[in-house]
Amino acid sequence: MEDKKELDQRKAMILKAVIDNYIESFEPVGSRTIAKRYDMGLSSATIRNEMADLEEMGYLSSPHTSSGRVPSTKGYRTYVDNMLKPAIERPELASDIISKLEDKMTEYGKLIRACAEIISDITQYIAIGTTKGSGKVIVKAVQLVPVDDQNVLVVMVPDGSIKSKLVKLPAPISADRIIGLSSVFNRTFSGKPAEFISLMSINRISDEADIARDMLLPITDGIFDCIRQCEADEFFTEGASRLLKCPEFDSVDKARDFIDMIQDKDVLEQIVNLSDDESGLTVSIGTENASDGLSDFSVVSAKFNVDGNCIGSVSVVGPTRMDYQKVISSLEYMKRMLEKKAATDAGPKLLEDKNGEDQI
Amino acid sequence: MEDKKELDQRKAMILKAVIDNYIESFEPVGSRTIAKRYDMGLSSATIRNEMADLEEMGYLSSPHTSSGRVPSTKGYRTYVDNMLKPAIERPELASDIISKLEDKMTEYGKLIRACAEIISDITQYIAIGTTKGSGKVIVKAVQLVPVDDQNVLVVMVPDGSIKSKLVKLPAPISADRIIGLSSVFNRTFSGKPAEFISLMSINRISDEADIARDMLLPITDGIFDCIRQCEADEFFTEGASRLLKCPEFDSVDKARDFIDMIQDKDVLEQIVNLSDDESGLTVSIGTENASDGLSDFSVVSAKFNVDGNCIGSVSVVGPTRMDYQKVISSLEYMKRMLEKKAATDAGPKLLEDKNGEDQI
DNA sequence: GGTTAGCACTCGAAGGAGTTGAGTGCTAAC
DNA sequence: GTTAGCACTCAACTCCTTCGAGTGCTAACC
Repeated sequence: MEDKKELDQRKAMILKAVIDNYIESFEPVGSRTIAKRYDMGLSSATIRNEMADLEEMGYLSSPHTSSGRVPSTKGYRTYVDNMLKPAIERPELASDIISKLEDKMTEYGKLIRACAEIISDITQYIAIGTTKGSGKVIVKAVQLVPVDDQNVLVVMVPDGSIKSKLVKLPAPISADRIIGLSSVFNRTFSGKPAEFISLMSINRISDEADIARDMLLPITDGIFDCIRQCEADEFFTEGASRLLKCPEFDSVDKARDFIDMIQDKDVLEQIVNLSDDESGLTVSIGTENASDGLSDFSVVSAKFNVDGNCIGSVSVVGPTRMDYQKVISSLEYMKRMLEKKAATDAGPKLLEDKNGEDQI
Repeated sequence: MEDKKELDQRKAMILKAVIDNYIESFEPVGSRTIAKRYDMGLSSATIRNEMADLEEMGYLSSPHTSSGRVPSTKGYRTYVDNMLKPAIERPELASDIISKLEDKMTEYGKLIRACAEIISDITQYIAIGTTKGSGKVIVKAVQLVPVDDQNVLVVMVPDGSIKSKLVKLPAPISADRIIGLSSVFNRTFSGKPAEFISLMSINRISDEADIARDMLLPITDGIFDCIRQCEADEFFTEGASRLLKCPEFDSVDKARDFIDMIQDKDVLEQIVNLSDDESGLTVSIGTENASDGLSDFSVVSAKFNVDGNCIGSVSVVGPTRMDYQKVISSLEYMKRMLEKKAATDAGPKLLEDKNGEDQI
C-alpha cells in the first residue's frame, strides 16, 4: 500500500510462479499452491499479501472475490519481456527442420508455408504465414512453354519466386513458334520492372515477332496475372484445428467465433502487420492486440528478412496463457535458421551478382 | 402388427415428414408436430400409431421411451433412394459456379480443389477432394526454363495437368545451353510413358548434348519428382471449420474427435474410395460407413470422369441428418457441369486429336 | 375396421436449495 | 516483516422438484 513503485525481486519471483502455473494449468492460481510448489521459504499468507499487492499494481487480477489470481496483460508483458530464458538451441529439432526445409528451399512461397507448418507442429498453436508481396516486382525472366498446339504455359521469374499460368490461345500455333516468341518476350521484359509491361510492348512484340496481337493478348494477360500474384500478399493458416485442443475453448461457440475471426481478412492483416520494421520478434498480448476479438489471445510474429528485404512472416496465434517460452524460442530459432540458410544456400535471387566463371 | 411388408403410401408420407422435420430441427419429432405441420387429414393419434409401426419396421427409433422419433440408417436410406426430388437446375448457381471454374479450368488439380470449395460453400458441410493419380503417366512435354545461371525450372506436362520443380545445378550454365538442352530432353521424352525415363536415357542425353552427367542428374531428379507428383493421389479438405456450426457438435470433444478422425489417412481413403466404379453419386449413411467413427455421419461422393477416365472426386461429409436434397443435387449438378465443360472446353488433354488446321 | 379423443405414464430438461472446498482479506500475535 | 487463524465468499457439485412434450393404451366413434 505504502509504495507502488517497481516490482522487487520477491514480487517478480511470485509473479513468474503464478504465470508459470497458470500457463500450465489454465486455472486461477492460489497463494497456497505457490507456497507449496515453490520452496520460497514463505508462507501462503505472505504470498497472499504479495499477490494482493501485485493485483493492486495491475499484474494480476482475480475472476471473482474468492478465487485465485490470473495474469493480466501487463503481467504477461513483464513475463515476456523480462522473465523468459534465452532461446535454447535444440539440435534435435534443427536436423528435423532442416530436412523438412531442404526440399522447399527453392521458392519462398512454399518455404514459408513449410515454416508455418513446422512451427504449428512444434507449438501446437495456429500459425499464420504470409508471403510479402514485394512492392516493385522486377521481371528476371519470362519463358513460354508449349504444352500442346493451343495451350501455353507462361512462366515468369521474379526475385525469389516463380509464377506460372497456363493460357489458351485463340488459335493453334506450333511449338517452334512459341519457342521463338518466348525469346522475344524474354528479351523484351527481362530485367524490367513490372510497370514496364504495358500494352505498348505488345505492339512492339507483335511487330518484331510478326504475330497477330490477339494471339499475344492471352500471353500478356498471363504475365499480368503472374505479376499480380507476386504483388499480392498471400495468407495461409496452418493447424487451425489444433486450437480446439486448448481448454479455453470449453464451449463450441467460442471455437466457432474464433474460427470465424481468424478467417477475417482484416484481422489477419492486423495479426501480420503487427510486427514493425525491427528485425526481431514481436509479441502482442491480449488486450494489446488492435482487434477486440483477439483480446483473449496473444500473437507472436516473426518477419523473415533476406538481403535486407522482408520476404514474409510467420505468426503464432494462441491463448494469452500460451507457452511463450516455447513459441518465442522456436520462432526465433526458425527465423535464424531460415535466414542463415537463405544467405549461404540456394534461392534464385542470391545468385545474381555471382559471376558465371565456372560456366560449362 | 399384422403385416410387416412394404411401406404403404401413408407410412411413406409420414416417414418423409419425420425425416424432413428432423433434418431441419435436429430434434426428435413427435406425432403432434407432424399432425399440425402437415395437413394430412390425420390426427396425432393415428400418426402415433403409424410411427409406432415405422419404428417396429426399423425406419425410426426413439432415443428414449417418451420422446419423439429419430430416423434410423434404414430410414435415411429409403429417404435418399426414393423420396428426393430430382435435382433441380439452378441457373443462378450455374453462372456463379461457371465463373469460379473458368479460371481454374486449365489444370485438374486446381479445378477439383475449386469444386470442393464451391460445394462446401453451397452445402455448408466439409468437402473432401482428391485428384486421382493416373496410374500410367504419359509425358507430353518436358521443358527447361532457365531462371538464372544455376537454377533451372523443370516443367513437365502430362495429361491434364502441369507439374514443375525448380532445381539447382552443381555449376552455372548459360541460358542458351539450357534452351538447347531443353529441346533434347523434350525430343527424348515427349510422348513416352513415365517408366521410360530411366537412368539409361541420361547417358543418351549426356552424349547427344555433350554435357556432364552430373549436370543432368538434378534435372532428371526434377522430372522424376514431377512424375511422382502425378502418380500420387492428392487429398484436400475444404471447410472443416464449417462443421462446427452443426448443432450435433454440442461439446468440443466431439468436434475434436471428428477433426482428428477426418485427418486420418485411412478414414480419408475410405471416404474417397467409397464410390464404386459407377459413374453416378454414392451415398453412404451412418452405420453403412466402413469406419466406426463415421457412424454418425453420412458421406456423399461424386467421381468425375473425363473421357472415360476418373480424374478425381469430391465427397461431402456431414451429419447423418444432412440436407441430402441439397447436397445430392448440388454435387450432381457440379459433376454434370464439370464433365460437360471439360468435354467441350479447354483442358490440355482434350486437344490432342485436333489437327492444327488453323495454325498461324 | 380404421380413426380419434382422452388419460395415465415416462423421462429428459430446467431450475432451485443445500453442501463443499478452495481461496481470500483481515487481525492479532510472533 | 512474517505468520497463524478465522470469518467470509463464491463457483461447482449434488440432489430434488417441477414441467412438459411425447408416448402407449383403451374405449368410443363413423
